[in-house]
Amino acid sequence: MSEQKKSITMKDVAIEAGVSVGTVSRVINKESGIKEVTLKKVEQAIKTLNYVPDLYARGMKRNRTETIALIVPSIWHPFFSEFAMHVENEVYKRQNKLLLCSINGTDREQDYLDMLRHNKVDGIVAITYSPIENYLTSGIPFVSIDRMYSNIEIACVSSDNEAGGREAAKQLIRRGCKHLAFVGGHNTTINETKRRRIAFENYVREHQYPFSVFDLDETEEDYNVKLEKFLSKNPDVDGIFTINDLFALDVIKILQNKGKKIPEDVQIIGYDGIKMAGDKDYLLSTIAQPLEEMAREAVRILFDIIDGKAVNMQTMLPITFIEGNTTKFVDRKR
Amino acid sequence: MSEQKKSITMKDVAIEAGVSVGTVSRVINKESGIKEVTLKKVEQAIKTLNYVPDLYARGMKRNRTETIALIVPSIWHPFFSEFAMHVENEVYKRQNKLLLCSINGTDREQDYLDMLRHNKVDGIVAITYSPIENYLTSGIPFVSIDRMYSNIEIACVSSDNEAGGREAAKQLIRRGCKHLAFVGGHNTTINETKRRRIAFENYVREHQYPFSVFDLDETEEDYNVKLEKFLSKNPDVDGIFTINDLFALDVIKILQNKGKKIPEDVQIIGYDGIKMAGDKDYLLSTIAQPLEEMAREAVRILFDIIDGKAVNMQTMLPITFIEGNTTKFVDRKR
DNA sequence: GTGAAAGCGCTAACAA
DNA sequence: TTGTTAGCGCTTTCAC
Repeated sequence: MSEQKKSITMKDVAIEAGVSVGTVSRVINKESGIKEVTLKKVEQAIKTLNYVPDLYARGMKRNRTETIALIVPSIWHPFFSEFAMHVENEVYKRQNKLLLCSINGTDREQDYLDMLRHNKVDGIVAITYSPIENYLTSGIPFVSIDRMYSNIEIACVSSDNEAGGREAAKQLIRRGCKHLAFVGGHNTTINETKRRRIAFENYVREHQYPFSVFDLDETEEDYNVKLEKFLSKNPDVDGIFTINDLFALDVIKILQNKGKKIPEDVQIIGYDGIKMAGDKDYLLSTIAQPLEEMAREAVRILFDIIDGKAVNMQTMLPITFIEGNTTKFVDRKR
Repeated sequence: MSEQKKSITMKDVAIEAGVSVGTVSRVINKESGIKEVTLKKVEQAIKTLNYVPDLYARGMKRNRTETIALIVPSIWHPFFSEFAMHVENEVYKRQNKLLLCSINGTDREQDYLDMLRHNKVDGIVAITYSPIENYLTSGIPFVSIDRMYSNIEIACVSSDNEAGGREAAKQLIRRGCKHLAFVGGHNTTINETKRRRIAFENYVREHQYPFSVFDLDETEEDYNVKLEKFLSKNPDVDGIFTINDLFALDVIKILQNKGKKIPEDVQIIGYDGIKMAGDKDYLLSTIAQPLEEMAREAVRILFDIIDGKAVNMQTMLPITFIEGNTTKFVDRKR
């Protein structure tokens, strides 16, 4: 293995071009007031030596790494990976890089936050359900998704979870559902997604329909087994709203195994609007979050914070109901 | 916005502890031969000041950033996001960070490779179908997935694509399929995934079954429309192997719309073994890649290269056939 | 317009 | 065992 340690530095370029390092630096940074000939010489030298500046060395002076971190619970989950894609796009547009921090079920928040302090990332976009605020001491620019922080002043971007829950209820009822249920995964920490359930439930109760809930801790074992029991015990449920699309797919699978017809016997609405659910066999009816816009807003706000501008602490983006084929205007017998 | 630029440095710690920066550095790096009292003093100072070392400043001396880059075509795709998750896990274990470079359809390879040179990442894991080798001048440690490079000596990790293609053919035939087809997305550059089709086709032809292919350029418009036409024109196809799981889901959807029963009328085998396809409604029969192991190997090899060890240039991991419910031993009339 | 030099936060070689 | 100091590659005064 040839250890080709030494890379081309600014000094090399300076020598090659017969100028000082200061001048090279000025060229790199496109400063004005450089004589045409000098510019040419330096550019030529850069080209012949195939020189690239070391951004971290620069960062040491400028106190900027041009790196943004994205914290997600698990990158394999389609909602998060789609979100990551959009964040990456935005970050890329601004010539920054994206550090991916996927918690992956293990307890990495603390570790990652430390790492990020070490590496002086310029800012963090986080979508996490852990009580991260305890760790968040550093005053680093931070934007959270779907998670309000009560104590600290932290910018938050989310979809209108309340409207989403309400809309789901409205649509199911309008389509003739008589017994509604919510299926979700509980989380210990408070977060905005809980509003989905609350708004849904409120609407249903206001309109005096029977209502059932299945809302276990996500980490609980035998989740699917318990879910199946729940569905068996509530055979007359004919309209289900799930906390997200993946849960909806689970529910569909279980109901199919029971021989239920969807949407004839049971109608289902998910939440998120992930690609997978829209493109593939069952076109899931869902409350779609404006994922791309959320990413765009989050990154925009983050950079505003980095640049010292004032920002809205709370940004809420509108949801839309997308009708797939798990809902339908049907005639109910009863 | 309070600009709290100045962060705690080693010098501050040194002063606080009443020692020199050299000593602090030694403590940070857990060198041996430090007097107990000094150690205590320094550790105390670090704690009271809440000091964290700047890894990039360190990197300037050590020529290491402890950062690995992962290049994928698009992070939203479940195969890549699952792979990313596993790579992230491995990188995290080694206390390194992961820079995510998702090409996202646009033409970013060149840009990213430049960025990575700028930022001196310690190594790159890439799963890309572009002719990246042209850009790859820097001699940076590099491991590619599913992509052999002819000219350059580059380490490659892949699943046994040939065995996979063959296995798919074998399983379909064993289950009574009489007319086989391959459905895939073409890519301009040569890559290992092509072997899937070739091995599949060879096996089918050897056994003298009728065979049809649909293998358009992925970027082609109206892909699904054309795919549908293909399936309409070949109504007697009863066994399909697709280049990956997502294509299989597309095929299923189209066939369902045509009123075909799966697996009774048509059997389908995908490739990859993504979570989504396994967990959800249709349990897709598929040739599963050992994704986690591939990630583990790739990262292991990468770090071996970084550490200057000799490595295998070609690592091929075994695939396994997983039977979902899109295949079945059925009695065929004809 | 451009060069010289100080210094960003750290490590490592050399002294003491 | 610890302190001192020279850089790592860059930016940025301050002179010229």
